[in-house]
Amino acid sequence: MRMKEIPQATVARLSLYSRFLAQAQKNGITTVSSEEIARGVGVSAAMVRKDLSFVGTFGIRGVGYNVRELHRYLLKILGLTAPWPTIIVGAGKLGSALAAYDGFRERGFQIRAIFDIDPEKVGHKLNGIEIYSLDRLSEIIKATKASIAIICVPANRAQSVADDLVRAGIRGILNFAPSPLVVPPEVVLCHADLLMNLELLSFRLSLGRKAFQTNAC
Amino acid sequence: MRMKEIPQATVARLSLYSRFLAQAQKNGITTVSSEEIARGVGVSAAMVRKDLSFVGTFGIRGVGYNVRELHRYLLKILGLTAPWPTIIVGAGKLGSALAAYDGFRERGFQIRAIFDIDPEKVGHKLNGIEIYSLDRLSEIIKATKASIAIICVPANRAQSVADDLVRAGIRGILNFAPSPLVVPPEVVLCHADLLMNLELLSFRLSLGRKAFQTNAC
DNA sequence: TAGATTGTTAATCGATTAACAATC
DNA sequence: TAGATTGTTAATCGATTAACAATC
Repeated sequence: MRMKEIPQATVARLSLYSRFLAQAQKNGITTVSSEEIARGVGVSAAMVRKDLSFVGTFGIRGVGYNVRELHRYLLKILGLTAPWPTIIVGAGKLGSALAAYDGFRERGFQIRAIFDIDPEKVGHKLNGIEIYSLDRLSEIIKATKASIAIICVPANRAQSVADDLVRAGIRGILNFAPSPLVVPPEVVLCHADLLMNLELLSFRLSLGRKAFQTNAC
Repeated sequence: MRMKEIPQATVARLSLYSRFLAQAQKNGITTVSSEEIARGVGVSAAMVRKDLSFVGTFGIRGVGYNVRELHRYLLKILGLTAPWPTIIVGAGKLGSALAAYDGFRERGFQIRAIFDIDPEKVGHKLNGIEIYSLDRLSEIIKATKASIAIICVPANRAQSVADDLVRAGIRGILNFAPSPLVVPPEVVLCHADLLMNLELLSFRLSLGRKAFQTNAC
């Protein structure tokens, strides 16, 4: 008998809800309905209620949800109450881009170090963050207490980097390389693929005829 | 009675298969089995065969698939046989990052222009691509024949930018702003969210106890 | 009370897995 | 032929939708 686990898809949407609530709170709104949340993030109200039912029941029938309370609770569920020290491996175009992206910091993902094999890059700074040699991965991970790593190296280097990260004690990996990674079961792995989204677009644009295709993904 | 549509999830994997095949072809491999493709991209062999069955039957029982043939066919299905002129709206950290990312160009998404409201940025170049004022959106879209746009502006500006893009004749939009967009049915819309992946990681890292949770997403 | 909105159930829909006959 | 691997079917699993009783 399974505990009622929170479905993957639900967790993803909780992230959206929590950001919507952060905004609502900033705007001084104290109560929202599932309908309002739904409109705010682009899903159905039934979906919102179903998702929230996985994590608890804080709504008031006939009234809605307390913004402050729900927001605080979702952040807790998502593990966002304390900052996550994070590193980026690979100071190429993508790695540099992500290192400079403020969105991460705003939600508590603090980029503490960047790594690269290119000696030309090592020692320089990116957006105030130092670039280190890959040799020093273990040392710097320990020093920065980083628990999350973002991999932005070419596909053929990704597994070896992942191995190094695991050895150095990293607990979560977000992989931007288009290559499957094998990690021990205690390490959490997530895959991001920027190209995939564009290729989905491409597919649907070149479909032409099929008007019955939905237009969102 | 529905035509056998290709499921969303399948299209996403076709993108992976096609990149795997591109690599295999480069390495001079002429034949692959569903098992080899599966290992290469990190899914099951049954999944690969099922996915491919949606787009046709080119395998040879007892042998496998012809790399060259299958690769060519997948590119065609995905609409990647001709380049896609693309623009980026928003020259902030993320937009700049994406503009500089070579992965897009390699698969045929050619960034032709970047747009921003900041007069400080307008006129400068990013990775050889000129930054234009948002006022000139329509004009430049026409001049560059761009059909795809990537939105990298703050959430509160995203809908208005989307409206402008639609008016200017853009056919596909990849939205990086954490905000739902409304576009006419003939415009294809895709949503990308860098934070969501990190927050999924965060959730699973702070889960702790639940060891029965899978470790990939 | 009447109106509103939640939380939950059951029905539907879609995606994945496993198994195997077909066939190279 | 024997061995290998596809293409497809049926079974399973998971996610979404719709409807509504509960209740503020």
